[in-house]
Order: sequence, then structure tokens, then C-alpha cells
Amino acid sequence: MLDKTYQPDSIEARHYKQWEETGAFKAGAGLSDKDKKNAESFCVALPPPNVTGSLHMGHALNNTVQDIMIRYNRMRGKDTLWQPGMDHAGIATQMVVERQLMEAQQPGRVALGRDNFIEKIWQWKAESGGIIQQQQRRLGASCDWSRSRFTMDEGMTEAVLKTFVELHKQGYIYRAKRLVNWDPKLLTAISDIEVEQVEKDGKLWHFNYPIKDMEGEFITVATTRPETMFGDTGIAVHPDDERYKHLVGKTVILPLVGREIPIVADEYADPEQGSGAVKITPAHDFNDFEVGKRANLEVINILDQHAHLNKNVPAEFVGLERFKARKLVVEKFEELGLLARIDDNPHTVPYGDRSGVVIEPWLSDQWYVDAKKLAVPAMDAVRNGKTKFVPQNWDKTYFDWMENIEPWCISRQLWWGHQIPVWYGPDGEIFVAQNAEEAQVLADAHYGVKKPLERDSDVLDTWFSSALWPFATLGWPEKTLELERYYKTNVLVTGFDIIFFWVARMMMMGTHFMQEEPFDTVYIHALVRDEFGAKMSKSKGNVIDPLDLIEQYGADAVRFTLSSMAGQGRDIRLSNKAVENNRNFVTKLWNACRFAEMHECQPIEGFDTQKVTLKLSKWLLSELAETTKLVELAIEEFKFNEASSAIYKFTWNVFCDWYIELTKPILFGENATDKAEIKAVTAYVIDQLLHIMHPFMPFVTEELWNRFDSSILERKSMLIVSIWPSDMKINGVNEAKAEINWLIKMIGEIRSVRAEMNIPAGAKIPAIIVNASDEVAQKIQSNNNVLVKMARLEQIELAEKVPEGAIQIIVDDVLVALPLAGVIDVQAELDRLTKAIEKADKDILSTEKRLSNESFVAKAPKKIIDEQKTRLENAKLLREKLKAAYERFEKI
RNA sequence: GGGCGUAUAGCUCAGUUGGUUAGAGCACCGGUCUUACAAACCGGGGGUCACAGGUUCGAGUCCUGUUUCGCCCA
Repeated sequence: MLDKTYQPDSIEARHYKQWEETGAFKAGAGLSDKDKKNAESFCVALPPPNVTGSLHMGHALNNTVQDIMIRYNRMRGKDTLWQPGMDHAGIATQMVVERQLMEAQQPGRVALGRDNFIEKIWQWKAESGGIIQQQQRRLGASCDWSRSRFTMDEGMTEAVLKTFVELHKQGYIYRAKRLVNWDPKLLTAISDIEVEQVEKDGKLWHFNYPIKDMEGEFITVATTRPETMFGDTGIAVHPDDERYKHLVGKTVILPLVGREIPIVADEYADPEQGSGAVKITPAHDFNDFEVGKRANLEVINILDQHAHLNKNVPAEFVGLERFKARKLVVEKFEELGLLARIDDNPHTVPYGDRSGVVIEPWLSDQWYVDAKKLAVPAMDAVRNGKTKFVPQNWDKTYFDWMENIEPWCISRQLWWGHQIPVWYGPDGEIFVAQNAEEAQVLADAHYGVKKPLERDSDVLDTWFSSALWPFATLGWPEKTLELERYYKTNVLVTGFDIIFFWVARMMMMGTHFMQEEPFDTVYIHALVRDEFGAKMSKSKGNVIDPLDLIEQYGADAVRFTLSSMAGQGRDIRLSNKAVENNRNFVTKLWNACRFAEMHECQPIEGFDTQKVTLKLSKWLLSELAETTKLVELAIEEFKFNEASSAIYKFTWNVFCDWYIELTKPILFGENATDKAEIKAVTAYVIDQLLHIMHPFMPFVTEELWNRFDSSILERKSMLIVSIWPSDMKINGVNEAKAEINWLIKMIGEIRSVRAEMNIPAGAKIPAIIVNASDEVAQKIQSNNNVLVKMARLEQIELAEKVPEGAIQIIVDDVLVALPLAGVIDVQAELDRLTKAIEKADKDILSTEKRLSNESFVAKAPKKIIDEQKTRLENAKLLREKLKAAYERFEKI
């Protein structure tokens, strides 16, 4: 016997273990070898989470959506693979381990040396990395863990190095000395999208620079970063700026330094902005770098890697930290009388998203990928519809970014990652090869003699490896069966903030190396926010931990909540209350099954939906069939909220609220044939319902399905690998639907009137059907028991006339009288009837108006016009009956 | 500044290719321990669909403009 409520904790762990141990998650699970050959494949590559990460709500939604699709397609008999894994997260991981060493007061990274430090990271990974994969299991994710990959493992590393060598050979990778976003805390270059632009209250300092050979003449420049003045190598003014035309070609004496720098004309200078003249510091500003190139200005780097001033500045400033230098520079200008003005100036400042410090544009040698070229086929794939974004409008974001893509700086000055496969000869000659031996061969050929080589000490950007994820995890560069079978993958599921990070890069690498885009569809899901719509963040303290929710309400409730709210193009506002409601839904399902269990509803081998005879059975089966179709369609269109809602409505509002209640007179009654049919139908419908619910709520459905294992029909396997319901054939659906819906309406009306007239809920009252036609009499007769029970009637009688003082209810072709003379409030009944008549009047009026509109009758489709005509007739008929009822009642 | 999205019941959200009577859950009000379920059951109130125009026989839905809130990019 099932308990009164469902207790998720032990059940979830047990089923997950069983699924995993029996290989239910494995690629092609549920299929025989023979079937596998013919089966269509369905593959999802999990966007690899960070090895240092832990599960947050975004992951929970992301994983839920993928798991729904994977479980659904697995049940549909497809050869399914959900490929999981993690990326090595260069910066994040290095930070975690460094912090750990510091906290343990052990020697730091530099003291340890590269090899020992990397050894420490591997140790850390073995002990505490990848917690997220355990957490994904708690959610029920049915990934093929046996295939889990890590971007730093051997095969992936080989793929990464090969990619680099190939792209270099093909001219897509090159080395250049340029400005990069330099993180002076982490001491590495980072990419544009790791830089966060933050609005800050800053100052704009106006400095006077003396013009050479023009005693007492100055040109005023404004800057937000005074310390960079040591690197100034020019002043730019707009070529059309009349104020400065005469100065172009002159030079100024750079204060504090004494260097002569030219005044140049360049359109970059905005006459409206500040004084209209700008100082140019090519080594420390991206725009200035371009101006410097155009005007052929010197490039002077004044910062070291820590963003301290280097020896290219006057002695008293050397070694100063950048913000201290800023202060001192301003003081000196003031002393010299060259500080013209200070304005408040809110502006954006670049911060490193990992380190939280201000990023410096810094001149350095780095490796770049020519993303502009790689982006072309990646964009074409989307333009040609070979990869579709869902919702579609995200392709705008994708195109916008791809069209304006910058060269991708892929080198990182870190130790944790794929070391760049480049070796330098003593003269700086470059040899690119997959390993040291091959590089040496190249070098030997080049030099003619053996010379020592030194490997580039930098590593590659983590995304350089994640970009290969959809095919490298399937075995590339080997030509594996998996690659053949599962590439291109079906769906990538991710958040919009990841379009730049992964989607774009995977698309570029996929189209380049596989000549085929990596995904059919990129499904962009919502952002999970708190219940007030704010982004969840640790600092705000509004983070909801999915694991807490799972513990509190069960994984199924969490999953169902997320899928119910996963409407397209809308963020999710998550609250505990919502999860609680869905926990209640799980309980409801549990109790419906408990009811079935109590009545020994057992699945029957070979149950045939075409052989059922009761209208109630047919009605329920047709409702189930419709629900199943809705769920299939919704999943295939990525409308997970619609699928969830269809399941919810069927389970609660159809199966529990009506079907179960309507079966009670039969199940508690004496008719053995009917009873047997209802038991069989109930068991069958639960069985099918558990199937269509399973992708959404895998644990409770697996548990219940196993509980319905019986001596009559033994389960040969688990629900997870069972077959999705096929189309159902039912006879006489229309009649069944008409009658059951009529019945439901009858019960509803009587209940409604009872409540309205304050008839005590417990009171059993007699009901009289007045002037019933044969057909009505028949319907009443065959549903007598149900009507009596559900409308709480004493008994139902047929009569020719309405008894005096009875409440009169009109439902379609039936007039129900409740003879309660003396008990009821006469005025209340008159008011009730009046209200009903007024409502009918209103309806008649508006419909008549519509039908008398000539254009409507001329232009509207016939179907609509007929509908309106029927409606008018019905309304008139109803009004007549109500009026008659009123008059009868009024007489007493 | 450019782009995207959003505005529907007190709250959170549904609402198909336009079809006339806009739904659900929660909250609220009234009632019920009716033999699966009080994590439940029965009944009820509650909406000028942001605003202003337009197209149409017909607009929550399509078009234009305004406003709100939010996100992304610069």
C-alpha cells in the first residue's frame, strides 16, 4: 500500500542508482543492437560546466530542459546520447587552487613552479573538482556519464593541439603585438567578453600642455587617466576644427617628461568633447592605438605587468602603482600651474569579471585567431537555416556579434590549460607542431643543425577547447562511429549570455573542421530570477539553491516548476511557493495512484482500447490521447510550459477531479463487468500517463510504475527505457464525450445553485427532472448513481410538472427542479432567476446586433455566422425557459 | 546612442493562423474531515488586456506612435 504522501529522498537516490547502474543513460540505451542500426539518432552535447562550479538555478533549468528532450526521445525509440563533461576553466581553477594554497599557508604558485603547481591542480580536481556532476545527478539528469569528458583529458588535448596546428598551417592563427585587455591582478590577457564595463563616477582632468616656440601658449587636453600622460606621443585635433588649425604640425612639450610630441589632425578628436583636443597614448588605449598607427606616432609602454609605472617614466615615478601615480601626476600639474580644470565625469571603466580589478589595455605579444574569416561559414549556417535559433529572434544577437567580431586573442599567461604548441628557436624562429619531437624535426630542417628550442610558456583560452566540444567529445580527430552517428547534434540548450561564449565559437570550429554546423537547433532558455524579478546574486543574498529546493520538495517538483515556467522569450521568476504547488501536484498524482491501488486496478496484458464499452472509459481515453498529442507537439516545438500545462490539466482536472469521482459508484457498486472494465481502464491510463509524465518527473513516475508491477503484467524493464505511448484507437468517442460533458455540466450547475441558495453541503435533496424526453430520461437513468452521489441528491424522479416553490435549473435540454418549498429563500431564488434572464438578454442583444450588421453577414466566414445563429437560438430558448421558470415561481 | 524583449485579475503567468463569452495557479471570500488526497474537496468574487490612433465585418492578438520596466551592445 502506498503511503499517504510521496517521500522523495530515498526513492530518488535508489532509482537514480538503478538507472545509472543498468546503463539506462548510455548512448543507445533501450535499443537492441539490431534496432540501433535503424534508429534515428538524437544527440545533445551538454554545454560543459566549469570544473570549479556548483549547480545554480540556471543549470537546473538548462539541465531540466535537456533531460526532458533526452528522456522523451529515448522513449520514442531513438538512439539517444546526452554527452556530458566539464571544461577546465583556466583562470577560475588556477584562482581556486592558489587561494587554497594561500589559506593552507603552503608555498604559492611561483614558489612551487609550473609542474608542481599543475600537479596540485590535478590533485584538487580529483578531490573536489566536478561537484557539479553529482549535483546534476540529484536533479535526475540522464547523461551518459560513462562518456563524460574533460577538456584537459588526453583525447581532448590532442584535439586541441591538432586544431591549433591546423589553423596555424591554414593561416587562421597568427602572432601579433597588439593591445590586449590585460588583467594586472591575474597577470594574463583576457577576452573582450570577460571584461565588464561598469558605470563609475569619475573625474575629467584638464591639463595644459605648453606649445613649443609659442611662449605662454597652451593646448588643453582632458583625460580620465592622468597617469597615462607619460606615454603620450601626440595630441590629436579634428582636421576641421578652426580653433586648432594653426597648431597642426606644431609640437608640445610634454610636462614632467620634457618630450616633444606632435599635434596631429585626426577625425577621432571630437570638437564637441571637452576642449576638442585629445592626448594620444597609443600603448594604453585602444582608440589611441589606431590614431597612433594613422599618424605614425611612437608607442611607449609605461606600465609593467602589475600596472606599475616602468622605467619609461621620470625617475621619481618609476615603480608607482597606477592609481598612486594618478594622484601624484595631478598634484604635480597643479604645482606647475598646468591643471586647468577638474570636471565630474561619470564614465564606464573596464573591470575583469574574475579578478574584479580595472583592466589595462596593454601592449604585448599574443596569439590570435582570425575570427572574422571563421565567422563567415558560421553565419551562413544560420542564414541558410541549417542551424535555427529558438526563439528565432536570438539570431539577431548572433549575427550582430559575428558581423563585428574582433580577432580572438587565444593566449593566456596562465599555467593551467593547454600549453601552446609553439617552439622558438634561439633566433626567435617559430615552429608549430603537435609535440616537441615534431617541432625539433621542423627546426632541424630549418637550421640544418640541431639547435635548442623553447616552448611558448602560455596556454590557450579555455574556450578554444570548448569550441571543439560537439565533435571532440565524439572522438574527433579520429573518425569514430560516434562521430558518424551523432554529429551534427540535434540541440544545444543554453542561456542567451552564452551565445558569444560558446555558441559562436562552437559554430565557427564546427563548420570549419567538420564542414557541418554542430547543431540543428540552438534553444535559448530564460534567465531564472527571484520572485521579484531581480537577478539572483550572492551579494544580494537572493540566491535560491536548487539543491535546497530538491531537498525540501523533491527533484520532480523542482523540474516540473521550471518546465512549467519555461515559456519562450520570458524570464522565470522563481519562488518557493511555486515549487510547493508543484510538490502538491506530485502528491496529487501519488494519491490518484493510491486510489487505483486500493481498488486493485492492475494493468491487463493486451488491453485493447477499442474494446471498452463504457462512455466514461471512452471519454477518458480520448482525453488522454489528446493530452499525449499535445505533449508530443509541445516538446518538439520547445514549448515546455505548454507540455507541462497539458499534463497538469489532464492529471488534476480531468483524471482526479472527474474521472475518479465518476468511477466511484461503479467501483463501489455491484456490476462486475463494468467494475472490471473501469479497473482495467484506470490501470491503463495511469500506465500511459506515467509515460508521458516521465520526462518531466522521472523519479515519482518510475516509482509508481514499478509499484504497478503485478502478477498480471510484470514489468520487464524500467519506465526510463520503456516505449512512449502510440496512437490510440477508440470507438464512439463523440457520443461518449457529449454525454460525459453533459453529465459534468449537470453536476456543476446543481452544485453551483446549491451553494448559491445556501443549501447545507451535507444535505441530501430530492431532484425532479421535468418533462424529460426519452433521450434525456435515458441519460438520467444511466447516470443516476453518479448524479445522486456527486450532486448530493436524495433521489431523482421524473415528473410532468414543476412542483410548487421548487428551485429550477436549466441545463441544455433538461429542466431540473429541486422541490424545497418552505426551506428556501423565495426572494433569493427570484433574484437568481432574474440575473440569469438578464444575462441571456444581454447575450441575445449583442448577438442580434452582430447578425444584423450587413458587412458581418457579407464578409465573415459561414462557420462563424452559423455559430452566431446557433448561439442566438440557444440564448433565446434559454431565456424563454428561464422566463417560464420565473413565472411559475412567482405564482406561489 | 543602436538592438532585443516586456506590459493581461491583488501576485506569478497562459492566451494558437485575428472569430466576438480572455484562462490557470497562488492569494481572497463562503462552505466541507464526501471511504485517494486538508500538500485535499465544493462553490464564489475579481480584468477599459499600459495609453492613443489605425487596418478589419470583427483586435488581447496585426500596423503606427507614446509611455513603463528590463536586458544586451557601444
